[in-house]
Parts: sequence; structure tokens; C-alpha cells
Amino acid sequence: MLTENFLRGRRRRQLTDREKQALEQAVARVEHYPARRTTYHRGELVRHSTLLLSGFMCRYMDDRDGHRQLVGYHIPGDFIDLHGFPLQRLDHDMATITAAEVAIVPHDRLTAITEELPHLARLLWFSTLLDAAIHREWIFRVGRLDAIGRIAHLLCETHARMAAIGRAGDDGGFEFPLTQQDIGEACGLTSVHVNRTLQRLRADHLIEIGAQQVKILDPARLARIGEFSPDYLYLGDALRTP
Amino acid sequence: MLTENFLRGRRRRQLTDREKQALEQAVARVEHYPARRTTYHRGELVRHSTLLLSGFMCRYMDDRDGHRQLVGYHIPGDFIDLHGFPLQRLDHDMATITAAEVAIVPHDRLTAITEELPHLARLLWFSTLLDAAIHREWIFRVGRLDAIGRIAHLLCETHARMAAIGRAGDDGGFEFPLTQQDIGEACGLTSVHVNRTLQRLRADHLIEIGAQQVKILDPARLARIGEFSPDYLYLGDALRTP
DNA sequence: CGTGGGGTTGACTATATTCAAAAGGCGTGG
DNA sequence: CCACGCCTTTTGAATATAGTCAACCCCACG
Repeated sequence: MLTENFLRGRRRRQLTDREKQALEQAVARVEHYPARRTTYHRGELVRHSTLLLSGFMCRYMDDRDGHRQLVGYHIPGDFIDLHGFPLQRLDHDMATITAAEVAIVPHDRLTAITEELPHLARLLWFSTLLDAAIHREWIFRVGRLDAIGRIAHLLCETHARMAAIGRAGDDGGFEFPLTQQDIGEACGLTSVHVNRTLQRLRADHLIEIGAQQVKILDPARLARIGEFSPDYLYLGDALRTP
Repeated sequence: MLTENFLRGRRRRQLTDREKQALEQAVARVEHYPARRTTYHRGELVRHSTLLLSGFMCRYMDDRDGHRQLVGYHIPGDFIDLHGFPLQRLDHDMATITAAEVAIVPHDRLTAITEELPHLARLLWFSTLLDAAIHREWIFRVGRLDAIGRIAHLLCETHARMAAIGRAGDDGGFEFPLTQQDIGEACGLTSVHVNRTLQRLRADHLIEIGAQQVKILDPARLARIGEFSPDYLYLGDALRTP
């Protein structure tokens, strides 16, 4: 089932069998991308959207000097560039972090869905607004938190999203393939400062990090440092405790 | 015409007469809010959305100490909390900056639109994704730019959006009711630092600011400082030069 | 076994914050 | 009409946080 992780774990957002089937049939093909490959360049005309099946991807914008700012981070189940369906062109680039597998959904099939299955259309709309809610939280993160708070927040968010798709262990561990450079690009920090801040988080026994893995040792304290509350992820009740 | 500014100035986003009429009829009533009033608190159930007719509003999130981060700034024509339609609850607060007039659109009428007028529904969807694109740009702004760049970017964006609804003069002047405290809350800076940074912008003959008004004296140079390119606003061709 | 990317460290610098106080502006009520 | 109070803007000095630059280590991989 290609779409098994789409909106998985979200509150009251179940798809009917008919809708699952329609979405499944809207998939034209599956593509594989290698790690660290830019898959979309800003401004290109978009004719299809991609549902991330496996692997990790991000969206980013480069500044004049080529310094990168991540504006989104995606895990399996995310309908990554569904924004391109109403927008036609995107304002940012997209790239893989790890090797990734994506389902390609042509826009004409999405148009058909908006005409024939309005409830499913509203769910697709919902999923794009979930991204918007995450964007707002990222603005808050880089605008109001200091380095340790920003990184704590990113880790809490990622853990909550991974848990929603059943990819976080009971021990607080989950796959996390971002380099310190990537973390810096997501949080508006240099990799040097990320390094020093991670050392503080480790020294305080809040996290273990390394080898593409993170383990959150003290979720409550980490959430407090990152001022993290998972409301904005619109998770199911079982998943909402921080 | 209550909806005259909705999607005004956007590229290829014209509403048909039938759609305009449907939107107009979806308005249940018009409400007036005083300045500096919080009109929505995070987490509340939303049963209607509001189209801003006149005045200026913002969305914000407070941190633990009550320090505020603006995550959005709204001018007339913005369908402010349309996000609440698919989301049902919002993750942030909304407030007026100035006195404001809003059109109230109940959600059941929006549901009807998604069922009867799929093209209009896609335009509504589009308008929420425009917000998302602006969110991404704000992440970039606070994540990658320094103080002078952030403020320059905010002013360029506001000018472009005001121009799209015919509210910017040929001389680069437009209404701008944010205090220096507000600017700081939008840019992740303290009001003290905003003050000093505005003085630099003034001293460099880039802007005039004061009395609820801004005039951009050197648009090209200001855009360069703020690394501003208006692509993400999806404006009509006439409005896209920086 | 060499190469390169990611991680780590140190010294120095730049940018923005904090705290405190004063000056300016505007509306309200006496 | 003026005084008052409050909010906004401005200024200064001291401090904190994060960036810069440069070097080195380590391990995985070819």
C-alpha cells in the first residue's frame, strides 16, 4: 500500500476505503532518487506531486552567498510538493537527504479528485496546511529560541512525526540522517555552533546522537527547553503527549 | 464588493463572475474589531473564516516568557484564517494591529463551495498556500538574514503586497502601522535593535519611516539588502519587478 | 592506504541582547 | 487649553550569544 503513511497518526483524518483506493490509483509510477540529489529547482513548472514513500527529503532556499536555509524536512508519508498543485510553481528547491523512493501523482488526477471526491480533496488540502502549521512553528523556532532551544525543538518535532508513522522506538530512539551542517541549515546556525550545542545536550544527558540515530533520553526536559508542544502536528490522541 | 481584494493582483487567478458571486454570498456578516485586540486564541474550535476587508492584522505565537513571535502579517484582501477550515483548530493566535473590518464566512458554506465549485475551491486552497509560501520566506528571513536584511525584507514584502491591492504610491510610500516592537516581533529582534537598524536604513537614504507610513527611497538597493525577490507572492506580471 | 566528509576544538570577532534611563508624541480628562 | 500618563522611540554601557577562521581528528569508503 503506497499511501499507508499518508496522514497516518493524524487526528480524525481517516480516509475511507474508496478514498484510499482513489489515491492509490492516482499514482502514476514510483521513482528512486539517490541521496543528496536536488529533485526540483525553484520556479520550474510542476505537473505532478510526489508522495514520499521511504527515505528523507528537505526543501531549502539558498541565499546570495549560497548559504542554505532549510524550510522543511520530510519523512515517509509526507505529500512533499503537493503545494505545487495549486501553485503550479514552487518558490524553493527540493532535495533528498538519504536515498528516497517517491510516488508520482500527476496533477490532472488530483484535479479529478477535487471534482469527484471533495472530502478527499479537503484531506489533501489539510495535509498542505499541516505543512503550513509546521512552517509557522519553524518561524517561531528560529525567531524566538536560542541555539539549544532550536535544536531541542527540531528533535522533539522529528520524534513526534516519526512516532506518528511508527518509526520511533519506545526508548525515544529514531533514525535521524541530518548532518550537523544540515541541522544548522534548518535552525539558522553554523555547523560549528551546532556541534558545541549538541555537546551540551549530550553532557546534560538529554540526548544521544550519532550514526544517523538520535535517542531522546529526557523527553519532558527536552520539550521544555525547545518550548515544544505537539498541538500543531494535529496528531491522534495517543500520540500527543510530549 | 466585499471580496474585491481577494487574490487581487495575483497571476492567472481571476475568479469568474459566478465564483465572485458565490464567495460574496458565502459572507454571513461583517464585523468590526478595535485596534490591538486578540480575535482568536490558539486551540479554539473554528466554525468560520474571516476575510480581512480593511485594517491590518497579524498572527502570533508567544513563548514561555510571553515574548511574541509574529508568524504572519495581513493586509486587506487576505483570507486570514482560511487555514482553520481544513484544520478546524489553529495553532496560533490572531490579533488586530489597527482597527479592522472583516467578513465572516461560515465553514459550512465553504464546504458547499468545495462540493459545488471545485475551481473556486482550488483558488481558496491556492490562497492558503500563498500564506505557506510567505511562511517559508519568513523562515528564510529570520534564519539566514542579519538585522538589516530582515527589516529590509519585511519592508519589501509589505510594499509588494500593498502594491498588489493598489495601496502603494508611485513614490514607494505605503501605510505601515507596525511599531518598532512589532517589527522586532516579526523579525526575531529586540525593539532596541530594530531602532538602531532603522536608523542605519534612514541614514543610508534607503527608507523614510514614521507616522504609520514607510517610503522606500531606493527599492533596488533595499531588495538587494533584504535578498528579496517577489516570486513567492505569485503576483501578476505588472507587479513583479522588485 | 590514501582521500574526503563529517565532527571537534580553540582563539578571536561580530552581532545582537540586556538593562536602564530619558525624550518625544498623542489622547484623555480636568 | 493644559497637564498628565502612557506608549513609542531613542540613547548608552555592559554583556552574551553566535559567527569566523583555521586546524586537526576520525572513520568510512574507494
